[in-house]
Amino acid sequence: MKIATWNVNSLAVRLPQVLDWLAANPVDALCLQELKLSDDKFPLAALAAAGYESAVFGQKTYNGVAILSRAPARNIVKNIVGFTDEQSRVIAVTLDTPKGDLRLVNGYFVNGQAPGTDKFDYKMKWLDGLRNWLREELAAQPNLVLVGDFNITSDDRDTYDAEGLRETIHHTTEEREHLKALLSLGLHDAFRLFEQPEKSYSWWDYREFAFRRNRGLRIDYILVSDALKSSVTSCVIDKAPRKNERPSDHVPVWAEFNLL
DNA sequence: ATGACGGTGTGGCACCGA
Repeated sequence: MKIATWNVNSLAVRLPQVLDWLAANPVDALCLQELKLSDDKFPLAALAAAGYESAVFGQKTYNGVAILSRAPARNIVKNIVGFTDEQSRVIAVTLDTPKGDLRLVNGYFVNGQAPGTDKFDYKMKWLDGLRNWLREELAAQPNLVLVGDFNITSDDRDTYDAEGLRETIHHTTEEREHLKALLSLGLHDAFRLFEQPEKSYSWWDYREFAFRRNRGLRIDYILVSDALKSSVTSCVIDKAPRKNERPSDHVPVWAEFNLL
């Protein structure tokens, strides 16, 4: 079973690229972030024609998340239970596997702008809310995968300039402690379960030829629960779509699970 | 130091992202 995550930065613009990617990478589930469209604008039919059902939590202009799956998704939950949020940032579904149910949680984590701002405070509270909810989710369903655009570098390996960007947004100790607290619930960064190339990133700024110069960040993750850890057989960042015309600034990340 | 690029909206720029 393959699960992927991709911040598409406007599904309206990126739909052809998503369809192309799915044709080349027929994953079982694809989690999308930053749809930037309301539910009524979501391209359900085009994705159904490609063989995918969609669980959608959209929003006009900003945010918006969806989970595409080949098999039906059950128990769809939108946003963090127990945390009031006006923004559409989380969707969770349950999928069938040969080893039983798997809970798949897809998040577009808060950016946070800069430490000391209201947006940063919102990011910290949002992370608290997410962690408190996931503690319950993990207790109810030990087979859990949390994916998405985390907007946090987990350590210095995940950034092109650890020194220059120290304690700036996506690099602060406070954000990294929040990520560690999430992992302490019993989650593992699937990418780091395997040997990976140095300077592996999932996002590059559109400006200053950042992709060409590989000045990027790894902020898109697939976290797997204790119960699933030994089932993960690979985790890969697919840089190819960043070379497309009109690319997203993020690229897909996928993990394969042996659940037979 | 700033803004650089790209997306959206109801617009001629502002706001947001990371």
